This record gives sequence, C-alpha cells and structure tokens, in this order.
Amino acid sequence: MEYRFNEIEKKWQDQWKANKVYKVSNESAKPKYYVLDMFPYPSGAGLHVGHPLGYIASDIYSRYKRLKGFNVLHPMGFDSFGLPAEQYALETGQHPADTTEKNIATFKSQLNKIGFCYDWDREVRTSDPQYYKWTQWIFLQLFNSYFCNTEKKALPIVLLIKKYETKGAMPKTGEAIPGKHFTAAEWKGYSKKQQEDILMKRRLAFCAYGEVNWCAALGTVLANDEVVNGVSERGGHPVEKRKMRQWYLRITAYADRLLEGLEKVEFSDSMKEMQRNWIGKSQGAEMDFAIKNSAEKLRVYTTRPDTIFGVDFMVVAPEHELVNKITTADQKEEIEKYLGYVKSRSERERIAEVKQITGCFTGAYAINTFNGKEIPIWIGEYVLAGYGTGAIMAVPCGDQRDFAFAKHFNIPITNIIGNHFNGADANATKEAVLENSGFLNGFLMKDAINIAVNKIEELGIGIRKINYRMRDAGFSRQRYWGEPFPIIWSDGIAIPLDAAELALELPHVDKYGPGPEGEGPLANIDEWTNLPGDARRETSTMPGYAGSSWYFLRYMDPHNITTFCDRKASDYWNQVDIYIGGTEHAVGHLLYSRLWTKILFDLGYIGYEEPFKKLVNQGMIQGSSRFVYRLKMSILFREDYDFFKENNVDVFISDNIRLNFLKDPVNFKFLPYLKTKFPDLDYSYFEGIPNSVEISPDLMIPLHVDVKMVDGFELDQDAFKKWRSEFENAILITDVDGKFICKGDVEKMSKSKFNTENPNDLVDKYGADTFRMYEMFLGPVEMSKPWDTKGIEGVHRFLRKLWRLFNDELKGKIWTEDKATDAELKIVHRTIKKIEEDTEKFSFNTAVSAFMICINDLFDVKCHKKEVLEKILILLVPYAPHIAEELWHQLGNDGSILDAKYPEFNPALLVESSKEYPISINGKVRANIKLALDLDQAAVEQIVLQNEVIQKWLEGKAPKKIIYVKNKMVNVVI
RNA sequence: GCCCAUGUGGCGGAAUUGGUAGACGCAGCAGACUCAAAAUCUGCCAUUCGCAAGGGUGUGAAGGUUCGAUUCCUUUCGUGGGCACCA
Repeated sequence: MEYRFNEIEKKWQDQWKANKVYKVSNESAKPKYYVLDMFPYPSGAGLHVGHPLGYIASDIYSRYKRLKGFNVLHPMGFDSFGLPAEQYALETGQHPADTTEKNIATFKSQLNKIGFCYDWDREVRTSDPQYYKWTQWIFLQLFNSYFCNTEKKALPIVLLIKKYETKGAMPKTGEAIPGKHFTAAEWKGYSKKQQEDILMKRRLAFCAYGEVNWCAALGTVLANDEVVNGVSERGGHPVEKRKMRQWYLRITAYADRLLEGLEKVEFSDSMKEMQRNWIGKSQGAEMDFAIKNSAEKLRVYTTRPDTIFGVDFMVVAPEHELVNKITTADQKEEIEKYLGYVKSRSERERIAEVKQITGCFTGAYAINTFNGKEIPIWIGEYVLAGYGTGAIMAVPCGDQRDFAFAKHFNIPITNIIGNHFNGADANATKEAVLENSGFLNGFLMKDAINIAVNKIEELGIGIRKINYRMRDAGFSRQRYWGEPFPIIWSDGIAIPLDAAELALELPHVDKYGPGPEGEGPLANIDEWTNLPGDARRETSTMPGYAGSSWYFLRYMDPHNITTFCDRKASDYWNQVDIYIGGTEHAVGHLLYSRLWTKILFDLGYIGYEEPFKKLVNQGMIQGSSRFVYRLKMSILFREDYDFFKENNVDVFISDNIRLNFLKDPVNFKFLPYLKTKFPDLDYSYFEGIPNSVEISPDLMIPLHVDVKMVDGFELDQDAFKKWRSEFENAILITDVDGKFICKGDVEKMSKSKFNTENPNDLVDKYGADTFRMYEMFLGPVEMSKPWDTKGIEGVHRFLRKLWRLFNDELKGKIWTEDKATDAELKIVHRTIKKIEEDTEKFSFNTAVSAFMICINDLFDVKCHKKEVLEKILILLVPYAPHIAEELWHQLGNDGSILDAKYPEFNPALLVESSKEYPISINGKVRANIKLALDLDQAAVEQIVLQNEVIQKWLEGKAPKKIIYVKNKMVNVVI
C-alpha cells in the first residue's frame, strides 16, 4: 500500500468537517489559549505561498496547545476593505463587493486545502455590514470621547461638556488667553457651531485639515502607493500636495501609554524599538525668537538647548505660516519659486535625499536672545511642518544636516565644541565642553542641557517640552470601498448617527471615479449624500486599518447582534496569547489596534488594555519580480506629449537596451541608437523629435509586470498589451532578436508586485502535509527568504519513509505490537524532548529535521513497533495532521488523533555516563577522548596529557594551562 | 537619509549561556537493485596542499576582547522590511 496523500487528505478533511472537530466553545473546563494570525487582505491574486508561512506556524502551535489540553481559539477572517478592490473596480467595472466575495471564496478553498484547524463559524469579514456596523459603533465611541489629561484616559465627551458648562476651561494659573480659555458663562454664550468647534479639538476622532496627494489630472486623491517618482502610477500625471478636511484619531494623546504598554508585552526587542522610534518621544525645549523688524516670533523646538550659542541660521518648513509674513520683498520671488518646487516633493523625498540640499533665504533675521546675534531665517524642505513647531534652530557644528546646509549655502559656522569639531563633519556629541557659549562656557554639554532650559524658562522665552515624532493618525480616505462614516454634516457641525441607525451601509455605486473637488465616489450619489435641509453625509470612508484594529475581539463573539463583543466572551478569551504576523505591520496595524484596545478599555467595554500578550514575527517569503521600463514621456517627448497622451501610447524598452544606456548614459542618443539598431521600426510616432534627445536613467521608470507573463526574463508581448487597457497601444522596443527582456528582482510577494505563487499547485503535487512541513523546513519562521521549491522533494521523501515504517508496498501492514527496546525508546524520547522544545520556541525548521532524524534512526534499527510509532504520530499531528490521523487509524485507534494526549518525555531514558570530549590545543581540536562525566579537573588533565596525539603536539613541553569545561570540551594551552 | 532585521558550502539552513562550524535536507558525483525507468538503498560531498598520514585556510570585510568568537565590542560593505493613504 503506498502513500496516497490526495485520497488521505481529502478523506480526513471531509471527515473533520462533518464532525465539526474544529468547533470552539466559549465554555470549557480546559484552560483557554488564543492563537491569532494577522488576517489576510483577500487580494485578487489569491493566497500566495507567503501567506501560509505564518498560518502554518500558528496552526502547528494551535494544534500543539490543543494536544496539551487547552481550549484553543484559532480563528481566521478577512480584511476585505481596501484600495486594490476599488482599483480593480475602476479598471473592470466589477463591484468590489462581488470581487471581494469571489476572492474570499478562493482564499478559503486554498486555506482549507492546506488543512488549517480554523473554526469557520467564527469567520469575520471587515466589509460585512454585520461587522462594520461595530467598526462604525466604535468610531462613534471615539468621536464621543476625549482624552482627559488629568486621569490620562479616555472619558465620554459629555463629561467635558458638563465641565465646560459648570467651570468653563480656565487656566490653573496665570491669565486666561482669549480664544483658548473661557468661563462657563462664555461657553453658554457660544453658538452651537462655536461649541462644537471647541469640542472637535478634544474628540478622540476628530476633523482637521491635512495634506493629501492631489492629482489634478485624475481629479482624485492618491495613496502614497499610487504615486511613483512624484507622478501618478496610473498615467504618470503630476501630483502635488493639497490641504483637505480629514478625520484623525488622536493617537498622540496615548503616546505615553503606548510606550508604557510595551513594557508589559512580549514583543521582540526590535519590534518594541521600532514602535518606540515611531512614537519618537524626545525631551527638549520650545522657545521663541524675536524677529528683526517684526512683531512676529519664531518658535522652535530643540532637543539640544545646550547648543544655543552655536545657532548660525534657522530653518523653517516651507509650509510654515510665518513664511509669507516674514519674507522680504527682494526674496519674495525666489521663495515663491522654491515653494512651487517643494509642493511637488513627497515627504519621503524631502527627508531622504540628503545629498541634494535645497533651501531658500527669506531675507528675515531672528535674534538670539542670549547674545543678540542676528540669525538668518531660511526655509528648507528637510524641515517638516508636522514635527515639533515646524522650525529648527540650526547648529552646523553639531548636526550633520545643518552642517551640509551651511556648507552648501556658505553660511559661516560657529564652533562651540572646540577640537571636537574638525571642520569637515558635524559632531553630535554631548561629551564636549562648551566654548563660545556665554553663560554655558566650561560646562559639559549633557549637563548644559538642563542649565540652558532653566535659563530659558527663567527668561520666559520658552519652556521645557516633551515632543513626539508621532502624529495623529489620518483616518479618512476619499474612496468608496471602506466603512462609511456615521456622520452627517449640518451647518458645519458633525452630527453622529444614533447607534440604532447602524450599520450605515455602503450604497451601491455604478462608477468608482472620484467625486467633485477630490471627494470620494460617495459624493456622486446625490440621494445618499444629500439629505433633507442642508444636511450632507460625510463622503469619505474609513481607512484599511479601521476594521483590523479590533477584529481579534469579534472572533470571540462573532454573531452577537447586540454588542461588538460580549464582555463575558472578551473576559473569557482575554488577551490574544500569541499573535503571528509580519514585521511590515510593526508600527501601523499594531499601534492602531493597541490604541483601540486602550480606548475600549478606558471606556469600560473590555477588561485589558493590551490586545496581544505575545507577538511572533514571521518573515516574508519574497517573490521574484519582473519589471519593464517605461520611458517618461512627458519629459522625453515634450513636443509630442499631447499626441502620446491622447493616443494612450507608452514606450517601453527591453532591459538589455536599458543596460546599454547605463553603460554610457551621457553619450547615448536614444533615437539614433534606435534607428540604427531597429531600422524597421515604425518611427512615425517619433517624427519631429530631435535626434539629440538624451535619455537619462531617471527617465526610465520601472513597472512591475505579472510574472505569469514572463518566461524566465522574456516578456510575452501580446499578453502584456492585453494586460491593461492603457498598454494596448504600447510600443515595445525589443532587442535585435525581437525579444523583450525584463529586469528581475527579489522583493516582497504581493499582488501589487505581480510576483505571487499559488500554493495549490504544490499541494496538488505533494499533498498538504508535505507542503506544510516544507514551508517550515525552509528556515526559521521569523526569517525572510525568497521562494524556492528546490527542497520539497526531501520533505516528501521523509513522509513516504514514515509511511513505510507502517506499510510495505508488497507485504502491506508491517507494524507490530512488540515491546520496544531501550534503544528504541531512547530514540522516541529524545525526539519528544526535541520536538516539544522546538515547538514551544517556534523553531519549526529544526523540529522538522528532528522528525527526519528520528525516522532515519527508526529505519536503521528496523523498528515497526506500535508502542514507538504511536508516540511519533502524536508529535507529528501539528505538523502533518492528515498522515498522522490516517496512520493512527491504521494502528487500530478509534477516536481522532487530534485529541490524543501529548506524550510525556522521560528524562531517565536519556541519561549518559560518559561523553566524547573534543580536546583542543590552543583552541584547535586535535583529538577526541571519551571521558566519564563525573571526572574532576585533575583526573581529566592526567588522561588528556597521556594521549598520544596531545603528547605529539606538546613536543615534551609542559602545558601553560588546561581548561576543562564539564560536558563541553578540554583546551590545552601551550 | 533615518529606524529595524540580516549576511555561514553549489543551494535552504544547523550550532543552550562564547566551547568539535556545516546537523537535517536539496543539488551533484560514484555504486547497488532493474531488460529499462521510476521508486528505494549504500558511499562521497567547505576549500586548499598532500599518494596517504596529516596540515593550512574558512561563518560579508577590517580590527579588538578571550585559553577559545558564527556567537561579545568597534568600524565598514551588501541585502530585505518600514518610514505615516498598499495591506
């Protein structure tokens, strides 16, 4: 009888389904354990081989915990709102709800094929109105709450209103500032709109103005992902910054608690570090500088007030409100020009490209209070409006970016750190003794920080201030496929829907294009958007992370129609015991879900404020991507830009030609090259373009193409033209042999990169058990690796070999009921120990190899005994459940192996009395000697020195020292 | 650029707290079985010098600490991920 994995896996999957073996109850005498995967976005490409890496790991762990006697919750669902479905809708006209439904069906069938132990009765989908009803409900809780700075927690906004009505909002000390403080009487005198505007500034979910990527040509706001090299990915249109009203979550209020919470969770240090860096807490001072000939003051934030005497210039963010006010007449034109340039730059480009130094002098000067020095005020793109005060004091001797800026614009540099500054590079030390620093002279910098802040406060020109790099989280998208906001606008006031009116369902649309003025598609649906009177619905939708910020709670009580999750259920399942997912979510999703959990905790809806007790990061299975290079039309073919645009013509070049360019980009003339190399091409498109047009590397934009259209590196040109409507008329400039070669690269596997691989093919060929074990065998779960199927045969051979311990092709059943020998038991118990340890620490690759070693050993001793094999099968259940169940039944067992009792390891069987010690001379192993484990140093030295090989190396000399580490090694130093 | 991770044979990778580098597997080579193939089994398999015995070198690179470093420290290079509207 041979190992027919297809039949076996089908048989048991059907049986398990029929018997509902994965059904999980909220009531059990067993201890609970909650194993959670980051749920997938159901992309149109289907599940790819990268997804199961984490899912297999969590499935193994869940099954292991179950065998160990836990009531295990291990659910799965779908993060089914998102941009890709909408983009697909734009391209094909299919409704996102339909494509999403279809994609989920594909995902589920793929997941089931691999044999995961999910309780599908608990499935959640973020795009299901029954689910997003509660996402909207939680949004309302956020909207109706504020962060109380005294209690450091969220409280219902009605309490704040009550406070305003009774006490107003007056400063604890000092004078009330008009516009900021008010009495109860004043509050009552405010109009409804005025009151609401004040409250909006405190709500946890609030509206404010923020910048978006605006693409005028497409009439829409673009995601960062849709902007490539400063132009839109679709069509290559220019993109610029534009201010729009947006929703935000006040995550900054929780910055400290998010930091403190990290102490209580088991995340890897690097993960915690990433979150800490994202939050970016810094201590420093905020101070005001007078501006020469102006009543305005420039407020800067600095973490290094000790360097105040080294300030040689100020840099203000180009968006800073002061820029208009202080720019002098003769600098106006230049500043305007610079502002135009900055508008086209993404934030990333602005901070990343340090080699390219840009800036512009405003003509204004700030006055350094401490020495009266006049400090030129510049604007520069490396200063961002969103961080600190949007203005910095630049100390070129101490900060590299300031230094580069000063050098570039020939601003004289003041040295305040003596010979710590070499004139060639800035030195950010805190250990230098200050010079040229007035009252700070002679102080060590790190001590001077405090002295400087005290002085600043004493003079009343500034305050000690803690700052966070983190900004409030943008929470609205000008898109269709997301949760609608349960908000109606009337007279400029946001009115929340009543909870009873939820879910506010997404209306059906026929067109997915943007609404007027960059609003989302919902703005196009008059009857939905415009309500009686002046009332108008919010037309933005929530971002992708809304639904994923609380889904782990819904799994606990997925069908509840009266609340998002019954308190009894959330108390029972409590925190997620182990959460498995990729590091790419290190800051986004993980911070947001931690925030939501804290808020729900503050408001008393759940009993814990950290959602995930322990986090395991799975690595990424990388894909092998293919690119084509598009020539940037707008620049290269200026004269004929309109023609190309109207006719929807894009030009792509084969990678070989591109490489030719790169060899000599200066002298390479594009058109002459083409005409000599490809005399037969139709050049009518290029008529009128001067031959001298040059192409530089940055005029060639890489574009992912579907790896399925590429054979090795050669593009299927017809398939490419049919791939997207906009490529229908594309000109493909091929190599001389007519082949179009793509560039290859290894990167994240994702639909948007068109480099996904489907696990189904492998499951069909080798079976789910082989696939599961192979993915684990690839390497440590937390490590990233490019996808490769090279080693899968080995894992498959292992399972077949296991099978042959039970069955012989000719003889049939060969297992016996004989009593196991000590040697056989030793193999089993060594394996139990190893598998248990490895499973506990998520070292699944070494566990798989331990299984292999075990089976090889059992083969060597020709062991076919039920007593031995049975234990191995139970160990194997988490890894290869189908074959384990099948063989379990072949051994004559009745019940399912899924609920067997995990074998216990007996240490007595593994005790050794001696060990083969490596004996080194000066750290190099020269001999091996078997020594009893209970020997002392003197006895070991004696034996070792008598050894022939050691004597040879000693050449008659006495050793300087002999190091003996029990159970490890012996080192003879000569 | 900044933050985080990572770098070991032809390949994936292994190596408690610093203690025999290369487990396990893939590929490759040689052989057995077979009319043949598949399957299976046996042996070899970092590199270099050597007939061999045995030696030298070797964990991205360069230094350092140590009796001993893949492991700890410093510097540096490459790669992957994230950088706020992809999920």
